[in-house]
Amino acid sequence: MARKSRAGSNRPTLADVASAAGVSAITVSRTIRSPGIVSEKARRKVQEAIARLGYTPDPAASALASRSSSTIGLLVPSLTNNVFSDVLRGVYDGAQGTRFFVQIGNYRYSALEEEGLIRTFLSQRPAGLIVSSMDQTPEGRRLLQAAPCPIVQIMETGDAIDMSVGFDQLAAVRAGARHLRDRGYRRPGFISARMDPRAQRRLGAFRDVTAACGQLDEARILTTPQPSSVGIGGHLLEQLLARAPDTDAVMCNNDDLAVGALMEAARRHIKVPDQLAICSYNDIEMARHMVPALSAVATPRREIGSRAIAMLLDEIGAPGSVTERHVDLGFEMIAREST
Amino acid sequence: MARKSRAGSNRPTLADVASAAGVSAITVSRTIRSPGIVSEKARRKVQEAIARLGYTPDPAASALASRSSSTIGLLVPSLTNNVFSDVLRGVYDGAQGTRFFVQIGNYRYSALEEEGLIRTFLSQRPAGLIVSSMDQTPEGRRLLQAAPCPIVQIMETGDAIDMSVGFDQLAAVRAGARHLRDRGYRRPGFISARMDPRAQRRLGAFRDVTAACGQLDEARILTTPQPSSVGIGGHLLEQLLARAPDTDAVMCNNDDLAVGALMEAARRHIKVPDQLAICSYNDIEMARHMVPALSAVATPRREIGSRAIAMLLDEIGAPGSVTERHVDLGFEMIAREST
DNA sequence: CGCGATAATGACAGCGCAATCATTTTGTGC
DNA sequence: GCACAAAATGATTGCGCTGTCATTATCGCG
Repeated sequence: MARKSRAGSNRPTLADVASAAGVSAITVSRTIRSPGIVSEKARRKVQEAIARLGYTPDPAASALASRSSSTIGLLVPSLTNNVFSDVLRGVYDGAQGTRFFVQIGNYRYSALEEEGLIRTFLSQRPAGLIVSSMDQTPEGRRLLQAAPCPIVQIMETGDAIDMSVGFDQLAAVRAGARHLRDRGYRRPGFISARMDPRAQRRLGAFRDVTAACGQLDEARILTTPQPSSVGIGGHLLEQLLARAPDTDAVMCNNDDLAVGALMEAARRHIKVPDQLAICSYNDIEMARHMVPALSAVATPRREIGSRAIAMLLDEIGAPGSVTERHVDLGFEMIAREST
Repeated sequence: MARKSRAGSNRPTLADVASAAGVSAITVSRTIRSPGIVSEKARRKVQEAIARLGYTPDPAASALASRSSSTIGLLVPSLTNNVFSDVLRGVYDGAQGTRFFVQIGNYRYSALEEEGLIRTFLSQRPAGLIVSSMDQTPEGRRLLQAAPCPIVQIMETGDAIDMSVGFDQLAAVRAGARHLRDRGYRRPGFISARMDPRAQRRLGAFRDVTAACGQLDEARILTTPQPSSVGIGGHLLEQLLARAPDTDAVMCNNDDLAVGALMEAARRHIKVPDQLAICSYNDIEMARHMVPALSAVATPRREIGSRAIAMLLDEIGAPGSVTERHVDLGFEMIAREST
């Protein structure tokens, strides 16, 4: 339990390894970064010396000398939202075992904070960047365009700066809305929290579909700027039913909301799906285990993360080598018991 | 959509700012890092030059020269587990606006992977480290002890290396078990996934309490090495009831499991809490919104994160200044409808 | 006004590695 | 066995910043 002493460490350096192995420093550097161009004999000597001295490279020195760090920046709008924790897992699993570190920046759904983070990340000369939207500020977009590293924009399809991995969010919402219509529901509502630009666009897609079949009723659309949560889902359904008691289906912009709505329905002894259908969005693990099991538009969050990091690593390894630069991973409308 | 050009950037350096401001480089460095010791006049000149040139410091060069980076390492066993996403939020919110970056390492409940990450993180000369347990390998522990930076171990109380923030996990489980007993349940079970050392110890605490009042029955204890999830919670309850159908209460080692158990009970038309009580552990937001609302041992995850980063930043700023080096944040048994 | 004390500033070197280009060694074909 | 190409290795330099210590400006006080 003693306080730590802050003794100066005497870590071995490249030069130490070099003299121990009887080669020059640069040969050591090369055996580490590109073993292929070093002779079998030298490589063995160096590796032996590295192991014996317990050498680990100093990433700061490497970054300074090469003008590029081994950091990969990942910008997300939220750490709470389950959607991004799945993406995160995909990214981390893909970065596992490489020489790259992932550094997360949370811009809390603020484009201004995002711009600041872009600036901060770029000052680190990252090896690559993954950003969670196409909705940067003009300045943020300019910074990304000028960045000397590959960039993957995730979650959506659309006008990407460099590369992108996502799916058509609007088509996904439309699929949910059509599913409700096809199941015979005629008075569908929509609830959403945290109206960031993407949520706004999804609501637009819902309006389009319901308007097209004459079912659009603004009284059934309820949103709040608060962050999404199970509790908020319950509240939103409560308010929706107060305003439009004959609503017979509700499209939820998020799994949290759907679970909250489902619980609120249970509390009010509203039968799901007979009296009220609930359709969820994203389909986190929990959704399928609810009673009744939640129908949902399933989105490939984990795959987005792992594909994004894979593309980035490829492109970092060999710039220009990634030919499929814009990937649409699709989505799936999964009907379960709640509709 | 065009591919990015990889043009060499011509970022301004400290020296550029210095000559633009008519001072020496070191003065610029000081106005950035400790403005207090620079004269008003010089500071204004420098700040003006920084703004005019759009200068941003190069963290790699800084790290190399000062032998300490502005990275704070955060080691967690899982990115999936909601518990850690709350901790993460606390940490990120606390690091917001400082000059430090948080870098997450996920060791996937493997002490060996953790040891590797400790090594990797230390090679970056981090400003500080937050680690999620006291269960390092001997070598991992040695590395931490020798590390030239402050370290906070989180989640538990106990034999910490440098500083710690947590609560008494065993007392927390005992509180849950006693709560069930006090409510009159006599045949309590226990379900747990992912039996890491901490989960093992918590199970031990449950055994202690139930044995003390003659209610211990190993047939009612069910564990699995699989990761925790809502689905697993349902399965575990199913198996538990198959083995010991008269079980009248179940302590769940995690909110996921509790929700899964609750849903499984609903599926089987088992009345909660009349036929079966369910007590959860951690109390994520969702728990209180279930129907029936889940009783839970609430743990201060977010506070652990924010307190840990605060202690770390204090100690980095002024080594030795943190006097309360071992903080117990406590827990709370919250009785709701499910018991 | 002058002395010592303190605050403010600067010169210089070096942190550990990789880019560049020069040099040496090895391999190839006839 | 030789000329040549290709592979392997090395010497030097500098990335951008901060630590150290020396130097200069500023202040308080008798």
